Amino acid sequence: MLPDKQILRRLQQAVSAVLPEADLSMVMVRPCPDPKFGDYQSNALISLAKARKMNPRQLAENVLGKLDLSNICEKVEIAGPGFLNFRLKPAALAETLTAAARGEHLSFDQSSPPRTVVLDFSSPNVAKPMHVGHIRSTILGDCLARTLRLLGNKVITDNHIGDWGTQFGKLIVGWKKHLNAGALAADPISEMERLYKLVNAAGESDPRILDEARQELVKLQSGDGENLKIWREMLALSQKQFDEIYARLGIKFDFSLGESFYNDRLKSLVDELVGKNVARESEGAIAVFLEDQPQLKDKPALIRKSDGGFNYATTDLATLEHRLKTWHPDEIIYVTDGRQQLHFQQVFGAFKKWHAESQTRLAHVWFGSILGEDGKPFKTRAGETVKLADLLDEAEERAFNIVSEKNPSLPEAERREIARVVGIGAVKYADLLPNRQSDYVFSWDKMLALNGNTAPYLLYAYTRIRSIFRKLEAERQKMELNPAAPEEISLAKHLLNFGLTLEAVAGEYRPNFLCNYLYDLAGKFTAFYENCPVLKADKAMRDSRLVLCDLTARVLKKGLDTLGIEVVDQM
RNA sequence: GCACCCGUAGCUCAAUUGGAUAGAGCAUUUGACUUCGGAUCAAAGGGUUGCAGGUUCAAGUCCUGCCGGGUGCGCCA
Repeated sequence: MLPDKQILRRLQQAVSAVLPEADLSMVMVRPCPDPKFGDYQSNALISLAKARKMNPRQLAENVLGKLDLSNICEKVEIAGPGFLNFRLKPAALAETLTAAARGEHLSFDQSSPPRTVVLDFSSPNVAKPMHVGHIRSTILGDCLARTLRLLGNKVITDNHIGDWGTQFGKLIVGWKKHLNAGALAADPISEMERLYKLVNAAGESDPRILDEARQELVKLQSGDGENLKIWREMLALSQKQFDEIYARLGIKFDFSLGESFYNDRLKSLVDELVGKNVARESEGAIAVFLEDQPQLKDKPALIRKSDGGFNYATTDLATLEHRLKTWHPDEIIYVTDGRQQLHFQQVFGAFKKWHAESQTRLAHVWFGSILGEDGKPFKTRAGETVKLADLLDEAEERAFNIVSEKNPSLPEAERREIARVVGIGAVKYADLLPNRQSDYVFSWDKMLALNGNTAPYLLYAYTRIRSIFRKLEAERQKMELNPAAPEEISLAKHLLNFGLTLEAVAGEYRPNFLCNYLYDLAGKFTAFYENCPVLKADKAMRDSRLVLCDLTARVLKKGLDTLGIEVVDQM
C-alpha cells in the first residue's frame, strides 16, 4: 500500500478512536504545498474540532496519541491552527519505490470497489465534417475513459452519433437532385456538406424546397426504401471519416449507438411519461415540468413537438433508459460543450421524475469554447469552422518542420513518425491543459513550443531518459533506490503522487491535474538531470539513479498514455 | 428580463474537501561547464486575484450588492 494511503487509513482509525461518531470521509490526506512543512498534510482535525467546539491543537494531540506511523513517518507535527504534517522516513520512500522498480506497482492503486461508468462523448454528426467543436469532447472524454480504466473501473464508451434529424430531409433532396458522383467518390463529406448548404440556401428563397425536404424526411422516418438506402449510404461514408479521425487520435469506442437507434422507442416513451403524469400537454406540445427546481421553474423539457415530432430531450431520455437497462452503470458521464448545461439539467430532472428510484449518478462534464487569437470563436482566415482533419494535418506539418530543423540528420520517415506523435500530442495536450471550464485561446506557437507546459517539453524529458539507457553499457547490479541528493529526493517523492493525481482527475473530471503533475515531474527530473550525473556516478549511486530514471520514464509514459499521448525515444 | 459561467502579472493560463508566503510559460533583463541530448538550465523584475461589503482560525475559492465580458432561455441538435 502506498504511503499516503497508509497514513490516511491509520489517521482515520485514530480519529474514529477519539471521535467515534466523526464522518471519516472528511478526513483526507494530501501532498503538502511546500516541502518545508513535510510530505503530506491533513487539515481535517481543524474543522472536526471547530464543529465540536474543541481546541483543534488539543484534538490533534489526542488523535496523535492513537496514531502510530513510526514505520513510515518521522514524528508527526502539529502546525499552525492544527494541521498535521507527515514526513516520510527515507527508508519508507526507498522501499516503496524499489518495489515499484521491481514492477509491483506504479504509484497508484485500483479503486475499490470498481464502478461501472458509461461515458458519452465526441458525438459527431453524419454528413458533416468533424471540426474543432468536436475536439474537446473527444479528447477530454477519451482521457477520462483512460483514467477511470487505469484506476480499475469498468468503462463503457458510447459515441452518440447525430444520425437522425431534420437535416436529412434537406440532404436527401440534395442527394436526389444535385449529387455529383465524382465529387462524392473523391471527398464524400465535402460533397454532402455542399448538398446540405445548397438546399439550405435554396430553401431560404423558395419555401417549396423546404416543403420538399419535410416530405423526404417524413418518407425516411416512415421507412421509405429509397430514402433509407440513401441515408444508410450517408451513414457509411460518414463513419469512414469518423474512423479515420479516431484512428489518428488513437481513440476507440465500445459502442456507437446513434440517435436513430432509439427512434422506435420515442413514441412509446412519451406515452409512458404522459401515462405516469410525468409529462403533460402544453401549448400543443408535450412537456415535462420541473417546478421543484427553482432554476427550471419556467423551463420545461419538451419531449414532443406540436407537430408530433420528437426532440433532443426525447432521444436523450430513451438513450438514458437503454444505458441503464443494458449496462446497469453506477454513473453516466456526458462530455459536452457548456452551452448544453440547461439541456442536461432538464434531461436529468425529467429522468429523476420518471425514475425517482434510480441510484445512477448522472454527470454533465462541460467545457468552454476554443477561441481564436482575437478572442472570438476559432475560425479559419476565411471565417469558416476549422476542420479537425485539417487541424491535425497542420499540427503534424508544423511539428515536422521543427523536427527537421532540430534534427536534420534523421531519415525522413523517422522525422515523419516523430512529427506525428509530437503534433497530435501537442494538440491533445493543449486541449487538456486548461481548466476545462475555461474558454481558451488556440495558438499553434504555444502548443508546439519547445519549452513551457507543452507536450514537446514532456516528450523531450522522456527522450533524455531513453538516451541515458541507450548509452548504458555496464550491467546494472542492483534494482534499489537510495535517493540522497535533494533533487533525487524531490523527484522520488513526486513519483509517489501519481496515484493521488489520477484520483483527483477521476473525481473532478479534470485532466489538467494530470498535465500539471507531469509537467512538475518533468521539471523535477530536469533539475535532477542537471545536478546529478547518472552514467558517470560510481556504481551504487549509478544503479540507484538508473532506477529513478527508469521509474520517471515509466510514470511519464503511463501518464502521457492516460492523456492519450504517445511517446518517442528520440526527437 | 431570467438563469448559468467567467474576470488572477504586459500576454496566455494554473492554483486538488476553503488551508500555510497566489504559481508556470511567453515577453523583458542577466547568467551557465563545446552538454549522460542546449528542443536545456539558473536568476531578476512584474499581483490590492474587477470593485465594495460579509462569513471563517483561514477566502482567488463561500454569501450579498455593483461593474465588465460570454453563453443559454418551449417546439434545432
